[in-house]
Amino acid sequence: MKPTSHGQLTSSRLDATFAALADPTRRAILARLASGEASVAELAEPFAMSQPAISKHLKVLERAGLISSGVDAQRRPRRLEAAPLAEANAWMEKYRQFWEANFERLDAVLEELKTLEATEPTTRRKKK
Amino acid sequence: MKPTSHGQLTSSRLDATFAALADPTRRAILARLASGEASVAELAEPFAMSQPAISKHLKVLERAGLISSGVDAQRRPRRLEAAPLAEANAWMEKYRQFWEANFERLDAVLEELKTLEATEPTTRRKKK
DNA sequence: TGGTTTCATAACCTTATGGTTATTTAATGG
DNA sequence: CCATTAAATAACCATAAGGTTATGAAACCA
Repeated sequence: MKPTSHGQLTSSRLDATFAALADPTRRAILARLASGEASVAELAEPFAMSQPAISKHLKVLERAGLISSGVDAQRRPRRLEAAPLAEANAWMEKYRQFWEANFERLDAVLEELKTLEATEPTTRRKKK
Repeated sequence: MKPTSHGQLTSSRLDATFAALADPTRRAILARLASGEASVAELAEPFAMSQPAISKHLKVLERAGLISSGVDAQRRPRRLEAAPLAEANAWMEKYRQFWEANFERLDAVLEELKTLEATEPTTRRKKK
């Protein structure tokens, strides 16, 4: 794919963060790291997946800045670096009103359904 | 890719949401829709991209539940359905302490740098 | 009716993603 | 030194993702 092209200049961090979070294995790895640093083998243990596959996932997380790597003998313990989540969270905050509104609207709809019957008999709106 | 396999049963919604958010074009589309519903042509206008490409992005957003489609003559106006962001936000909340802690730690580090010099002379930790 | 507008779909291409096995590198401990 | 352990890297494969152009379908309007 061509490099972004259309503008949206500084989005690559968010791209990487959201993309990293889009995989359940990687989210599980982050969950594990939330309870303390762990070696690659330890991180791989719960998964029916080869060690190199886990290493790839770790690389994705690392490139997104969500984890970092230490050195302990042959081990390369990973630890959580949740800072990029702050940016992702900031992005989501802009939409908070919408999903909160949606829940309110759902409540309203449920309330409406108790009291009122069919109002618009298959209204076919024309033009705008 | 095999179907998840390892567990994490109900993650596909989150997968779809985060994956949808991982593209700057799609985030820009959501931003546009935050100021009201819009036709496909209107959504496509800011981008140096063909209309089918935009339609594909819309399909991704739709499958993630982030937008929905209406009918108005030939137009198929899309509107924002931010509800899936609630789930994503809930997921991130679990890590809030970590990225907030990171900022606090950064503050602490900056504070430390003002007062103290080299403490650990190239400490090479052995074993655990 | 028939042309125009609006969008979706199909077919195709290229690159990215997620996995595999096999091999290499690095550091430890005897 | 050498065998072992831990993880990275390479090479490969199948499928998904993001784009293109060309075509089709549905609803309007003159």
